[in-house]
Amino acid sequence: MYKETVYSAFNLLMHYPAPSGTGQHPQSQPPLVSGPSSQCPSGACCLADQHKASQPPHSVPQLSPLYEHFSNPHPTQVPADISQRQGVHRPLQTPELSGFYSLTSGSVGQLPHTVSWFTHPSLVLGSGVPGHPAAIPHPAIVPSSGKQDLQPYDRSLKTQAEAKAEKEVKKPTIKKPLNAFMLYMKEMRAKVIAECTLKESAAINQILGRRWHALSREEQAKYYELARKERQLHMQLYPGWSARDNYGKKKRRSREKHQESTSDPGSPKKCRARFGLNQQTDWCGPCRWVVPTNVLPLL
DNA sequence: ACGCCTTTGAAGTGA
DNA sequence: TCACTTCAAAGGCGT
Repeated sequence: MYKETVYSAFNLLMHYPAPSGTGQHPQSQPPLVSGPSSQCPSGACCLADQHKASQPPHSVPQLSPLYEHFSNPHPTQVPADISQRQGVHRPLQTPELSGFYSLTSGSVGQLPHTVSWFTHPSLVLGSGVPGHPAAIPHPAIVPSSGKQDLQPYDRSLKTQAEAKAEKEVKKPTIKKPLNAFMLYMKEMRAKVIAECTLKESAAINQILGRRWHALSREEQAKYYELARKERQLHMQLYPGWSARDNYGKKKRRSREKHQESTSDPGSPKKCRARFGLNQQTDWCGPCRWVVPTNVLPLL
């Protein structure tokens, strides 16, 4: 069911007819035709992509908000225990980074022991003290299990010990810094949603993936540079942090299930990677993917 | 309530 | 060194 939906969305975007049945060879499908669709009445996303190559690159992306200056009027120090627990240091003193972060104390939402020192207004997550951006946590720090922790206190019948144990488990998690594509997605998602009236992230991400590839090297370089700074900043804020810290925190239904899903035809890129096909490949039988050469630049 | 989907890239893991 | 795995974001959907 889901795959049909995705195929459907993707076909609307790429003008590929969905592979119906298992034996049908997609190369026999009708040629690419552009035009409005039910999900994209204006055809904006399709047309935008189709004409992308002949269009000048979209407007220069704004610098990541992370790197915009935001001055905190009331900087304070992080209590020693918090600093130690989070691997947090005093405000960065390098000329490049000072001012991006400043320290302030305060409790935030379900994180009563978390000191919020990240102050950038556009990277707000969760609720802080209204009107005071200084009470907003660094976006990389979230409760360990996201959605659930944002819910009100669980009033179910639990012993104090159980509640305490649960609290212990739900220590905030320091998230990975965003890579170049993630930064690009974050910035462009709203535009794509507006253009295509799509809401499903999976479909939107497919569009964004293709648009990412359609970007010029210079355009992409900006995001790579931002991502590099993000990592640099992240390293300075959390010196002891490792991506390994978050390994296994996402519960997967089963390894077998996951492998099955990843072996599913997800994209031409994955397909080519899995089967060792090169960019010139126009058809990948195992994955049911057609990669017409005239579309390759967009993939 | 929470995992899956989907994308790319960075980083971890194991051979 | 290489291939493979996990996780970053997002929100609808399915279990």
